[in-house]
Amino acid sequence: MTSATSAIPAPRRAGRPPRRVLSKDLITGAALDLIASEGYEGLTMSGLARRLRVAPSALYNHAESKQEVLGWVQDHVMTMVDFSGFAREPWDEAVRQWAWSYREVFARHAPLVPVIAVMPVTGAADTLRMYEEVARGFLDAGWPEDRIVPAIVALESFIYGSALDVAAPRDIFDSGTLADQFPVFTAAVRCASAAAGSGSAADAAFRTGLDGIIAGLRLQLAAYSS
Amino acid sequence: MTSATSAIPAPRRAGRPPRRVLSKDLITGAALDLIASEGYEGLTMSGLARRLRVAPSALYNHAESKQEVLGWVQDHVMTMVDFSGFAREPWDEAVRQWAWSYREVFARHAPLVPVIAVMPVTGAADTLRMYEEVARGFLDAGWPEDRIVPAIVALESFIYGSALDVAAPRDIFDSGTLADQFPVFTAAVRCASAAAGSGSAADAAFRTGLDGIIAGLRLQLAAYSS
DNA sequence: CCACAAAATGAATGACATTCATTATTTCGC
DNA sequence: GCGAAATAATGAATGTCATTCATTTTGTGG
Repeated sequence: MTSATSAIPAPRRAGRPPRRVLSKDLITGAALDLIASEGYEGLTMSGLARRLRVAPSALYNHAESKQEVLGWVQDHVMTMVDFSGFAREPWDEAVRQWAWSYREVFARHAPLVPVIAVMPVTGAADTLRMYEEVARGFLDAGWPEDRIVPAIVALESFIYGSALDVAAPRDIFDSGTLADQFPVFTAAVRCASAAAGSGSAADAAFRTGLDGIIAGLRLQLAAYSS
Repeated sequence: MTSATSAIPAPRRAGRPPRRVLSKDLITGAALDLIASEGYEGLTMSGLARRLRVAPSALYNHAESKQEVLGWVQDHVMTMVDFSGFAREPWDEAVRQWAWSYREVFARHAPLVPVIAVMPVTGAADTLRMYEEVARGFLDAGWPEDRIVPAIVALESFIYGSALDVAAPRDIFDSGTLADQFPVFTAAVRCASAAAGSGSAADAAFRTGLDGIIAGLRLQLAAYSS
């Protein structure tokens, strides 16, 4: 520790385990780097270990499994979601801003979506921080306490589904050779692509659905308030 | 071949390929059986081959990849979705029935959800059949042609997200040891669980969101009609 | 009847995640 | 400070997959 910068890099023969190379934060950071540069297909335990200059097996002293690493990544990705609107806007406008941000973040992390669905938030502090603020926004707006979670879950379900939709290929609705057997749908698809123009079709659908859900929630809130 | 039932189980040395054991339909059927009995973790190319009394490599004469097999499964699963309401109900009621059925089917096939998002419908005849009927229902109800696909996509996004939600563990929102740091959310979760009572929390959220989207779509349709 | 395409075979291959015995380093009780 | 015990790294398996390939067999069309 004292003569740390010595020239000779320790001539160890068999295993050479210097200590404290890894930690939850380092692994999470490396995983995010790896995902940024190689995508989720590139996120392998070997690749992660290589980036950390460490043997793959070393990771298992800190994480139970790859799933757990994914959980850490997910919790960190959550911090990129902007929920600041709940501190200053009316609840419906705050929901709109939050939802667009949420979807944008997870569209860039679509492979996490099925993971989130299965993974409990227990221990995911950043994720809970977001939920706390959103729930507070609803409560302050006069929502009945027992309707808050269903509303959040409904919004999240829509957001996750929409994030997957963003990741879909452009021509997902191309009916190919069967087009003439399904004329109404084929025409509607062509028509929608034309109408979408510059903005993406996924954005149009998201706006449609989000405006709908918020309008519906507004009606519910009014009904409860009376 | 002649003395087939001989005691000695055929002392053939190399390969013995009788013809025409496989086909797309047989493979799809076996895959569905396998999923029904073992779940999606049990759906491996080896397991599929075993069930078909065939070598794993034989499957690759009929399917490009496991992904393609999943595509066949998905198309078949779509046939379980009930969209008959569009032939007899007003569009909004038809949408409600369709959405509940759609979600129920894919909740039982949650691992297909991320697959669908990425897979073009090209060649999936049964899937296209459904879309055709839904699009026709919207058109007959007076929807503008260019708004139909965004509406369908918005509904599907919500349905897929909700299907994932059904597959989530019950205690997904358990904040664990961090509960006291997030009092508002923790209270809301407890409150919602109590209110859900017998019916599942996922059902409550789905109802909330679906009613909202439909209400919102109704408003949009009214706006376009005027 | 024969050549050829289609279809099945078993034996690789190569990616993975994960486990394990071993070894080196800290840390902590004394 | 000293030694035991916990901690963390190592390389070498293991086992499970999907997928490929050369080979062989079987129908079929000319």
